[in-house]
Amino acid sequence: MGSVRTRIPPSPTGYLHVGNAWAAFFNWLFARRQGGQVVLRIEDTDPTRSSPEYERAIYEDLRWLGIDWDEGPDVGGPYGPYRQSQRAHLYREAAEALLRVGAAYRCYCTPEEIEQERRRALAERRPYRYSGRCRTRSEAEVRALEREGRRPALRLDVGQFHDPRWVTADGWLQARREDGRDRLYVVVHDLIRGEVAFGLDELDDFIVVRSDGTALYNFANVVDDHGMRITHVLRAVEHLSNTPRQVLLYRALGWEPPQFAHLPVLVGPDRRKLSKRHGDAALREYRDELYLPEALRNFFALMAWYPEDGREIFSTEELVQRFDLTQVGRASPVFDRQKLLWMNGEYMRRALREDPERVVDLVAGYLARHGLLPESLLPEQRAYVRRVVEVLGERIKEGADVLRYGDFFFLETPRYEPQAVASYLQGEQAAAVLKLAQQVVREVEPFAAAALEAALRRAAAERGFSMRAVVHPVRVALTGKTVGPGLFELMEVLGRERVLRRLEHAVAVGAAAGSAV
RNA sequence: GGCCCCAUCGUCUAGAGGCCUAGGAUACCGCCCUCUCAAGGCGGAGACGGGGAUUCGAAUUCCCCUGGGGCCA
Repeated sequence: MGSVRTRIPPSPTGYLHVGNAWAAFFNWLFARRQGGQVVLRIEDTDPTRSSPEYERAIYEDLRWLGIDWDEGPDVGGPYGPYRQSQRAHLYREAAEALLRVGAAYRCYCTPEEIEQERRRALAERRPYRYSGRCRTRSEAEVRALEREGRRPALRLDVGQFHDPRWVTADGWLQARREDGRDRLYVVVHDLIRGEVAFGLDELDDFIVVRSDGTALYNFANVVDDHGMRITHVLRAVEHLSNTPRQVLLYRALGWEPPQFAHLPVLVGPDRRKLSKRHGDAALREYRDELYLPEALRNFFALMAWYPEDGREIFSTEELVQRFDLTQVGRASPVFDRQKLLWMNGEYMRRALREDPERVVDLVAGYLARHGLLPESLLPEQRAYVRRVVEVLGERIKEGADVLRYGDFFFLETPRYEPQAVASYLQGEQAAAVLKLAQQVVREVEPFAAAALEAALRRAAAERGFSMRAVVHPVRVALTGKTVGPGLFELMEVLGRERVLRRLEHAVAVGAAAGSAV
């Protein structure tokens, strides 16, 4: 009994998509749980949309997420090649085998003819199925069609399966009594959904190889999964309806099909399949927004599966240990950004505790991407970012929070929010408070949070100001906003000179806003 | 059009006939803490899509309907 092998089959037509990343993660979890292998297969059969750049980006995104693979185009392996574009000869061989055993036949019908048949079926309100016309063409007919320049497609002869000898003990083809007659069913044994039966007579002779010689998705998949010794195919439900066709192909080729598990589809808030239209469908956008891979993994695990009642935070090791495919849910989960944000906050706080330098790197990178810092930092610049991160602390749940709470640390002059100015910088009292603060700031020693707080409290008490009445205007003067880190910590990081400059500038800002009203 | 899948609070879900006056988390709303925000603590509101059937008893089993999704394309 060979070990478990799963596959991750991305198309290099864009960046790794969140939905695919999630499915990839489940494939990875399952394989690791079983002590098996993960195979990465690049499905680049569409040359117009595939590119090596995207292929590299997918490796990068997958690795960033913490998903590794044992075989793939970049790492090699005994069952390659691992790019579909390099496997055409294998599809051709399999097609020839099908022809050789009489399981498939050449079809000379043109797309126009097929379309016509389909229209007629639709008009007569009956389900369209290919007529099977080409199954019985005479040699003379074929020669004539070839002379016309027609190139044949290859169709699987599904009729061959209407034969009791296929009904065997393993139960993939079952005869069921229905309305007094036997009907044959192709039965998919799905690890998540149980037995799903498809009437054999619902299936027509489907195309396996196009007239231009290229393999159809279903066919390439079967050849690849078998060739790569895949034992467990974990993929989205949208492939469930294709599975009976694939099972037929396995049988026609004399191969044992793998086990199937059809995962639900991740959907957006509108309950439609997650796509670019939802924005942030690319995994790397989350990376850019400072989402941590371990947070994503934990969050992904909780979509359609719960490791244990009551708990939500799990290390990846725990997830691997507990993963149980049979407990995976069948309904489509909505990808909930808010809960992800919460979870990222949990992991961000943990990172702050356990590896603050990592957070410093992330924040520095984020600031650089937003033009507030250069790409590479001088030691003192980095030290400054470290101080900012300390002061921002657990307020950072995602990248945007860095700017939301701390952009003023990196701006020459804060961006004054009009609402904050109107509320706290205008008027006589605000001006008086700012003057008072200037005085305190000029004199306080040392220029540190504790001393600042003590001095400002004392000064406020002497003048009969409440602490609130002092803190709010000063905060707006220094940061431009009403939210943010503790005032005294923030002053310490800013330093005496800048604080004084901003305090002074804020008096002018308040006056200008007042006169503009 | 045919076939297939799916259905518990807004969202992620627990629930596999009585433990359910349906539990947790998130989001939301209050209160507390507090220089604001965040975090934290406490509390609140909030769901079994509808109808039948089986059963002493159904969120849980079966059937139909409705709604969503997919495949053939």
